[in-house]
Amino acid sequence: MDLAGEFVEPVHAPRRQRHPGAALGQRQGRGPADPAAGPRHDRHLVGQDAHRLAPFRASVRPDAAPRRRMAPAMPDATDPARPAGAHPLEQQRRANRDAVAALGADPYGSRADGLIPLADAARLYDPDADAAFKAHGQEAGFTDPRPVAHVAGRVMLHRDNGKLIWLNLRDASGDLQVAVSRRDCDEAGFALAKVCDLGDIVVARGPLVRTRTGEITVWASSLRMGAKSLAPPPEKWAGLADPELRYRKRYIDLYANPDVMRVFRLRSAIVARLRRFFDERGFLEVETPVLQPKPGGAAARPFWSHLNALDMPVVLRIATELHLKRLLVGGMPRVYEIGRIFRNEGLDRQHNPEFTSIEAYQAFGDCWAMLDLTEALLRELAHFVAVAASDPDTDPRDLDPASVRLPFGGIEIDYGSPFARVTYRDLFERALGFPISDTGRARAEAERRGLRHEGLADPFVVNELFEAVAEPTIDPTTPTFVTDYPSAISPLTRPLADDPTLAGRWDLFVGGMEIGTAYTELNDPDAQVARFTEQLAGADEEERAYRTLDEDFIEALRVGMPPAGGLGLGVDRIVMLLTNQRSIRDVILFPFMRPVG
RNA sequence: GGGGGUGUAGCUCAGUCGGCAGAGCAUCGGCCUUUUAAGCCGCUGGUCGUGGGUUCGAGUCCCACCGCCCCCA
Repeated sequence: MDLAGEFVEPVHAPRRQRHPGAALGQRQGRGPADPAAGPRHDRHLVGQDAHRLAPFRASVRPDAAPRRRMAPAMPDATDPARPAGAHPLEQQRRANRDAVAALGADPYGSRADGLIPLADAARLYDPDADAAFKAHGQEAGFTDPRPVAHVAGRVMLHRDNGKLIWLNLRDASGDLQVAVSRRDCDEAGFALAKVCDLGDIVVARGPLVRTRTGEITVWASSLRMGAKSLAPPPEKWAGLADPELRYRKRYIDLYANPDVMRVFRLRSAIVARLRRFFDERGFLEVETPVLQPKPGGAAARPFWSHLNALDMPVVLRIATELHLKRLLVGGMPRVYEIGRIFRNEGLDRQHNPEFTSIEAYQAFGDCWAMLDLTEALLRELAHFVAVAASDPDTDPRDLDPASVRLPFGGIEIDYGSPFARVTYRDLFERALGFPISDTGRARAEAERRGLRHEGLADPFVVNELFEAVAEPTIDPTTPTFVTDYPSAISPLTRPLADDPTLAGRWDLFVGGMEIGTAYTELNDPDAQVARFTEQLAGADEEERAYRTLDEDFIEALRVGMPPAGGLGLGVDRIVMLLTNQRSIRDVILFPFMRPVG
């Protein structure tokens, strides 16, 4: 749409061409299309004033006006409401907006109190009252016993039967039919129903009835405009299907595809539940810096920015880890943070440049304490989702958390049974078929498979193989903890007491995705410095560029951090699993998209 | 990085062997007071992703580029 283009004269003819007052829509004004034009409400005030002077003027007779062909739109640079470059469908809608204004109504609505969700309105229906009204409604002195609903929604379907117009509205709770009858609705409401377009937001009030075909319906006594939609909506049956358009135009996707609304409402509920889980266990929710002088807490390429006030480079955080541990040093015994993490790496079905993690730290815990916590958390969340998805008539108590299974793609994941555990070494040797200690063979294998190996220390070469070959062999239907990672690739982790080459660490895999990791945190400052240094030596040149030693974090460890278990989980991936979405873009409202053009 | 698919009206999609650019929905006009993707009648609406090439003629064939999706690494 080219808002900067030339303008055309108003289309004098509103839809149906029945309203001589439509010419009132012709007016001068400076609208949002002109950014230099001062307060953007100016032109709307015209409509509002008209509303105040003559609200829903009674002289408008929707079906009594002369019918005549109006002139087609002509270019006119004086009216910003008619961008010449606008699509004809939009120009028509602008004309229809003017038709609404000509009725004396504000096309952009106003405050409405006492609105209830459409699904709640449908539940208000009272069959006895409906029957009583049908039997006695015409009798003198009869008081209408039917419950009245006041609702708002977007017009999804519009069926004009002449003197009776059917609208199907949609809001976040669902759909509901509204009937606008010439006989029973006020004149302004009926006139509006005649000129409203698919996609408009309207406000309706009226008693609840059941139609001949059995559909619960608001039989409107009044109908008002909530907001005019200038954009043609997607096809009413097939909807918006193009995945790219869905992500770019999420505001359309959300109302056009109810399942999308369901997923994001569920995501919100899952995150609330997640928060409650940690709150109940004495974890304090905190917020730590997103802007940092140096990246830390993970091995990932950061986004760089610049702080003008101090004329210094800054990065967006790649983890919350190092600050949360500082809080353990300060004396907070249990902390967690749900927050946005930024990693300057690839985009695919499992990766968005910004994503949400939860990290939790527990003083005097270890990775095994975090393992129990994580297993309990996922089982609880899965149970919660299973209950939410179950038949409303099912008693939630009948859904045993120990038998919860949820679909994911073509498989079903078992969250009820105890999660599986396998050591890093066993998984490697089972998948590769040679001892993990045979680093010569590992290098040859990495070479053969075209994996990164040159300039990498042995444990990193082994890990490349592990990720490429061993991880995919994990049963996706069984949540699996991989334990006993090599210390050499776990720089923030305390070694196991009985084997210092192994780290107190696990990674959790579910549905073929890595969804989290936990450490027995390293709290010896000298050992920490040694591990960082050692890892830097093993890193390739590119990694060294963004791996840095955080001196202040070391200083915190010198002050003394209690032994601790630390946990990090990918919230987006957990939501993917629980809502059965195969792409991270389907659980992030506004995933990163390449700019158009 | 490699392979496959895809891009046509606002939306969802057809388009045969290279021969006038199509359908449904939406829009616009007419009719209709119980419809259910309402129905009936009539009319609109196109940079066939972009740029080259072959050809009398290209949505279609060839080349390059761009975007998106899937698989593999």
